[in-house]
Amino acid sequence: MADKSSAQRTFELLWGLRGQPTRGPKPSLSVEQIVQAAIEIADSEGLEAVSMRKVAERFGVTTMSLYRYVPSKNDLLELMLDAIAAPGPDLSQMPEHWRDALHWWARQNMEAFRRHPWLVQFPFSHPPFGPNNIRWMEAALRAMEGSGLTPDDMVWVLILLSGYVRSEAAQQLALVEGARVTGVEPEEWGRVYAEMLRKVVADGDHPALARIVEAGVFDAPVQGPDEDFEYGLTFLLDGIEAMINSRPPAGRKRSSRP
Amino acid sequence: MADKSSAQRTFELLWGLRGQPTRGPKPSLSVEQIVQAAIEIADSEGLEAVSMRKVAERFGVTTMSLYRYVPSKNDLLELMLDAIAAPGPDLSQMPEHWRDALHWWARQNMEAFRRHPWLVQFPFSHPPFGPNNIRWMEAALRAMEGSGLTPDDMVWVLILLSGYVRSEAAQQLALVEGARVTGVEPEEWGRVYAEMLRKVVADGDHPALARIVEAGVFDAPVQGPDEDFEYGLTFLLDGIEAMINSRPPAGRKRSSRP
DNA sequence: ACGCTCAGTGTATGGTATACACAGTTGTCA
DNA sequence: TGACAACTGTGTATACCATACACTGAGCGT
Repeated sequence: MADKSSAQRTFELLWGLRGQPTRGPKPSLSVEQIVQAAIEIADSEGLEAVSMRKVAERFGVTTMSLYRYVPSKNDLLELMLDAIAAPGPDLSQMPEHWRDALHWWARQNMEAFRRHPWLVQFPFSHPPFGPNNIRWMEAALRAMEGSGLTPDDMVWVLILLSGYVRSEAAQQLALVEGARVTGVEPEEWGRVYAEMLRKVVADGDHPALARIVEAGVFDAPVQGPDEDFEYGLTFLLDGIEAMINSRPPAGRKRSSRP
Repeated sequence: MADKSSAQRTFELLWGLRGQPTRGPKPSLSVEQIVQAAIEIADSEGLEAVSMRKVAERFGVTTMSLYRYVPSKNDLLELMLDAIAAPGPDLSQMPEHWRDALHWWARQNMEAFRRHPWLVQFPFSHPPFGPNNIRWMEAALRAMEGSGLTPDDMVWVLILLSGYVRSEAAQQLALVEGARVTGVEPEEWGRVYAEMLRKVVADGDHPALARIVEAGVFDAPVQGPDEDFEYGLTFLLDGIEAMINSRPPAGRKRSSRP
């Protein structure tokens, strides 16, 4: 995405609005295949390992041939992002009450990050564009329909929760990555970091940090990642509930503008 | 950062533990200069525009000469991350009460993202390593010292707030970026996105989203970015306060482990 | 003054995206 | 049926990227 037209092009690509040709040789590949291959590479080797060459190699085809299917690598990334959101949430599984529904939604969301760790690396540069991601958006909004939240606050909550899930995922992944980089088991990484901090606080200039380190916070995880995630999620949902209860009918005031 | 030794190397580089040589020609550059130049490039052209070549060009020097100062581009990035955190928070400015202090801390944090938008792009892969970032960490922990939070929860709150600030910054930047990509003024971008969604919801498959779009949520921002940031921050601090009040002495239980 | 250490250069390798010209295939229309 | 236009995939070229390695020459410690 670099120029004005590319956003529109990407949008059309995501919604399958690009008419397929009739004349000419039959394509040997398909956009879906290519996107799937790219996702597999990202899953196993990370997002930065996804290159047009590597994808093309999977099909025994030259790099340039991919450009017959996908206008640019950036568009491929956008397609990947929407593909892993397919087919969208199963609304029949979504609980009735807004709180349970949001809880369910956030957990499903987190699952995507677990399945595709490269998501935390993904350079999000705009709100949901593709059909599948928009279905997820729809689900979250539908979850909040009986909650008493204003439309403005619904969107705000959606963004808050999305952000939380991503942060939590990033943090969990940083743990794994930190361990990998130091050549240590993930459970040991905390100890390694604690050891570094112990050296740092030895000079006495970081008394608060020293107390934390001495309390052993970094040496062992408080809980597993799942419990951590749930803990924070409950915290946020409590806040949202309090928000709803404290101001029965009114939400935030919209700033002027008719 | 790819192998075991690199984490240690980076750590030493950050803390200036690499002894300077005495013999040989005088260096014409310094690590500080190089890092500063890289930051300037990132500030004006984005993080991905930072290349060893571009940095070297600023000094009229070959690309490879930089490697006399910095072991790898990755280390340069780490140095940049710590450099923009310099000189650390001014603790004399930090309010007394934990809530005000955390508020102050988060706002300062947000300022860093505003000054250096590439921060949201930064591939964080571990907790704070460098002296300046650790000073910020110390400040946040010190802020919470009289709050009644357990050490575990202090760290948890720190991570929660950091995540929130980053999310908010990312969202604000996505707005600017989305506008740039569609070739439109930032204030208009909401309208452009709303227009896209209007096309999407026309099929009737997204009733909840349709209602939100019709409510005009995307057409005009509810508030400016500052108010939005404060709104969320207050929400989180309220939650933390509630957390403290609801369980006076005890925090989360640590999971077994002696 | 010798020699070692180090700064900066030049070159090379292997990677990236993608622009462009081309060859060969195939559906459609005259 | 034949011609053509549209289309697929290839090959080549450009312009980047990080970084390994061998080298020249500078300057301090002995």
